[in-house]
Amino acid sequence: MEEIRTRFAPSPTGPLHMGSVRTALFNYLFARNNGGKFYLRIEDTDKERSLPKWEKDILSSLQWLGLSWDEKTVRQSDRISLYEKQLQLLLEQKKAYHCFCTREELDAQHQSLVSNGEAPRYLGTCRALSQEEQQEKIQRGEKSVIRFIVEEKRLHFHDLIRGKVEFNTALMGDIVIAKDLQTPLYNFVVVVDDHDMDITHVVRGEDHIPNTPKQILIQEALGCKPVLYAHLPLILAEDRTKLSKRHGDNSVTRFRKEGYLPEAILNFLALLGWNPGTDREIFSLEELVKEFSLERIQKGGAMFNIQRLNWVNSSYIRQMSTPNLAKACFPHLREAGLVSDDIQNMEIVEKAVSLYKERLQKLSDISDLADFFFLKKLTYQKEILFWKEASQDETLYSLQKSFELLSSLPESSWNEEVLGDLMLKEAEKEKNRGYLLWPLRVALTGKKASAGPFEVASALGKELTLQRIQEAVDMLQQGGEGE
RNA sequence: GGUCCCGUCGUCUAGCCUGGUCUAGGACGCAGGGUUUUCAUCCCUGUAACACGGGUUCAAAUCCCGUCGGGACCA
Repeated sequence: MEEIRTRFAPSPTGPLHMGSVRTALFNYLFARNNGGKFYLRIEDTDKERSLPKWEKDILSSLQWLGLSWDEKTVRQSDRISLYEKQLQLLLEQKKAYHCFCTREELDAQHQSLVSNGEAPRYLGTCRALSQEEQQEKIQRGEKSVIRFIVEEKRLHFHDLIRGKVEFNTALMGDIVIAKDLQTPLYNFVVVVDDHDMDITHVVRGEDHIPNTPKQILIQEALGCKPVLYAHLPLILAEDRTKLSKRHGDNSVTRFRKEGYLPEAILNFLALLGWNPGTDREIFSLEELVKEFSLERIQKGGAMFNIQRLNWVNSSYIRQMSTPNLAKACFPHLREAGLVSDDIQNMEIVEKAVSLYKERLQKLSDISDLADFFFLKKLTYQKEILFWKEASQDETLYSLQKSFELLSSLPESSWNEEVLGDLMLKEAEKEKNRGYLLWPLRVALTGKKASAGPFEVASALGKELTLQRIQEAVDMLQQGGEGE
């Protein structure tokens, strides 16, 4: 069987966003599942909107995600002469022509068709112009575009996901394939490139279905080998419309900054519109490659559900080793101003991370959850020190008790187990452990919700632990308000 | 407006092709419970869907037709 070759063809007119990643991923999975090739093509023919910084964003995002592509990246702006040659060919073969109709003429035509209840399309006014007449008008400096002659017929293609899709090309009219010889347009360059790159399967969003008959017609005119199509369901926003900029920032870069793991993003995206037919939810990229098949792709659009992404992400975070997780969290803590690049911080970051591994939905969460590991002084409302209905005096007594007990514990026995035994024994004396344990925990963390007091105390060390308790005691005794 | 695509729990989906095993399964979310000083993890329970109407058939989520609804594209 022939080698399968797919491509991902983004326009560098913005950062790589989640919808595009899903398209890239499915192209990647399909190609790799079949031992084929996966290519990247930068579609930058729109000179105004294409920016180098977006191209950089796309490349680095794909690399970060681990979606590696084969061979050299193709950039359309490098291949203008190739398109020009093909345009020239169509012109010579009279399969395309220069059209000199003005915006006003086109609008008028459109209006009259619509008011007659007909499909709005170009009626082919300039098609009747002879080569000579066309040249003459061009000489005279009349503005023109290049139109492709659309043969009127019923056309259908077999979509690998949807089955037979039909069109009546008579409803299309002759399509514009280039503004001029140096400025080819989307539907044309795609065909030329896919052919030139020997693409066998075009896997793209369902929003491209209407482009497909046009591209098939151009393929036929150019004598290209037909390609197979698979139109993916769209990723939808909360309002069930196509996910786009107006729904906010859905760039890979944003999710990366927030601490979503590449494997989690891919896993989440893969299960949006595809599933292996089993109850399994967590897959590595390699496993996805192994399981993937176009046949199991959904037809309907799938809503981008951040809660589900969070769940997948936290699941991957919990699987990480503590040292790796600490390394991954470090930049986020630095971003929050909690740590400096000092390598000695790593030890304490590891402690923080091992206590909070199960509580992170995304890496950046570490900053809010475990800030007390890094802050010199905690700030919190003194009221949160009070356990349930406990009074200020009771709380003060509780903290002093903790201080007293913990002071007696030698440095060498300062570990979670011993701390637990010691404190629990005391805590059992009360009708509820919370009377002793809650104020202690809050004093150490400055938070209503946190990891347990023994593990926190153990991680903080004796000195800091006692200092924090003392600070809480002082706060209560001064009757002062925490900030 | 025209063309095309789609329609199972709130969300992602299994089942549909090859009708019966579907009083429709799983996951996320949510609610309740257990463990627990709190939060999280973990465990248990619950919640909730075949868009509607007709047809074919002994039998339809599954096949056919229509309606409605949603979306994409073009303008």
